[in-house]
Amino acid sequence: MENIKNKKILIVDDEPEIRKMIEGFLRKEGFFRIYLAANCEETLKICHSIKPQIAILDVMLPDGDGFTLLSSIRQFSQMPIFFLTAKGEDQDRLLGLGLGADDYIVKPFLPRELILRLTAILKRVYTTTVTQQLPVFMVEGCTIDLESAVVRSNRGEQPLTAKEHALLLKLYENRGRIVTSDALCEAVWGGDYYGYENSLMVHIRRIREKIEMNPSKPKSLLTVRGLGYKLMVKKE
Amino acid sequence: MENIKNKKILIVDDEPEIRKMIEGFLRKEGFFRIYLAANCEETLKICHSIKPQIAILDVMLPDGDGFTLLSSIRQFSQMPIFFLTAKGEDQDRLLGLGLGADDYIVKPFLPRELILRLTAILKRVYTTTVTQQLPVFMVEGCTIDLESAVVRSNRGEQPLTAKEHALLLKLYENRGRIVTSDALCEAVWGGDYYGYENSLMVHIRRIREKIEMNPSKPKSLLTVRGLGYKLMVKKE
DNA sequence: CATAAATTTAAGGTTACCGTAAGGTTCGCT
DNA sequence: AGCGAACCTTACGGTAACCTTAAATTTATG
Repeated sequence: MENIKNKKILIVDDEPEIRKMIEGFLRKEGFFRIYLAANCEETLKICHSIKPQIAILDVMLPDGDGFTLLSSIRQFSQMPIFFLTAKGEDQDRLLGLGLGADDYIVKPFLPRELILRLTAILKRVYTTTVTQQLPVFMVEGCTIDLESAVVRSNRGEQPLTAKEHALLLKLYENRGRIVTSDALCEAVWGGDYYGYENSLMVHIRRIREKIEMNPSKPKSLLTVRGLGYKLMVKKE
Repeated sequence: MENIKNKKILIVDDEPEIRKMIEGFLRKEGFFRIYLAANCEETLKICHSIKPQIAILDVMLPDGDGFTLLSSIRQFSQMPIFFLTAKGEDQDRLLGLGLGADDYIVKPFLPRELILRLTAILKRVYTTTVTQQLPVFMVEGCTIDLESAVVRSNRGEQPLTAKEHALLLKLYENRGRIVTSDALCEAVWGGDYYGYENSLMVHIRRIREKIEMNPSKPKSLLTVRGLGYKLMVKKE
């Protein structure tokens, strides 16, 4: 999943030489799941059955143009689309209407250029999506899952509200360290946090009721009188 | 978590297709907290309630233009703003006013371009880790951690109070040098510290009870009779 | 538009920290 | 040694900072 080289790539062009040429370059680069189509009909069929991770579309096709094809694809998929266009061909339209394209390149082009842009898209779309996650961590007696915004402990699973989530995130980013009340307010209410000090306390209390055995004798979310609060997490 | 992908993004455009399109691309990139608005009114409401970390504003809106909207937002927030503008539209004004927009792009545009610029802004603005950097250092026999306001030694961990914390910070900033009682009082009580000399002594005593083996024969926090106090730290 | 959930406001209670004071000790000078 | 000044040490009461609960208000949801 992490490796972009095993992503499925669909190449759509009505000229067999062009298809072959692009396929060749991609294989040389290490891509191996390559599918070919010569027209819109085939393209849609393949997109439905194979579900490639990216498609390279020629703008001119025997049974329709790339823009209409793109709209059709967009009906059921958000997959990235890369356009091939001939010089002087309706580039305004490509940009204006076809705002759903991720990138395009003008024929003739350098293979290197195509590869670079293609892998750039794949990297952006498929590596970051997987990596981006909110922290899931443990404190004394329970697990705090900010990804799904729940607290799991032996007495079951409890959901976190938006503010609780934001507070815990800020506290976790500074785990083990003191976070001033000001910093916490800022994290939740933004720049103008004057007057929210009491709200903060109530939210802290709510969090404690969810993560602490005894909310009045906290072991994980500690008060540091005069300075702020501190979240103690387990090892890691 | 310094992850840019979990920043909240607001998209403002009156054309639903454009909104959907941008949203689609952002989601593909891994952004997931995306909010939409079609006019100024909605925008202000969302900015107040959701507090997004960045907004993408179309310059032309049904109930006002982007510039006025920007000024309204600037009344209460310094969040970065990204403008979408149609070709030939008021670009002089956009540039001339200088008005606090972080960047803009001319429609039609490639999503790639938008994504790149947007992430550039987010990185620039939000990776500046405001992680407060307080000293953690060692003295004879224990570690003083001002980040979490605790003293660790072989007899366990002891918390520091607010005043103790402030005093130790001032002393550490002048480690190895004499700090006058006046300077210490100033650091803790601010401008008018007259009458707190005895309090200072008591606090010094309490610190010594936490960091010294024998508080009455201090080795780290030394008295310099007639001048003040001096904190001796281990090399570093 | 009604209902539930989340958030804020408000008010009374609790406690840990801080300042004061009072008596003791050490230092430095004559 | 004797004396005063500077500093130490201990304990206690007041109070600001924080807790806790419930009710009021806002926001989300069907």
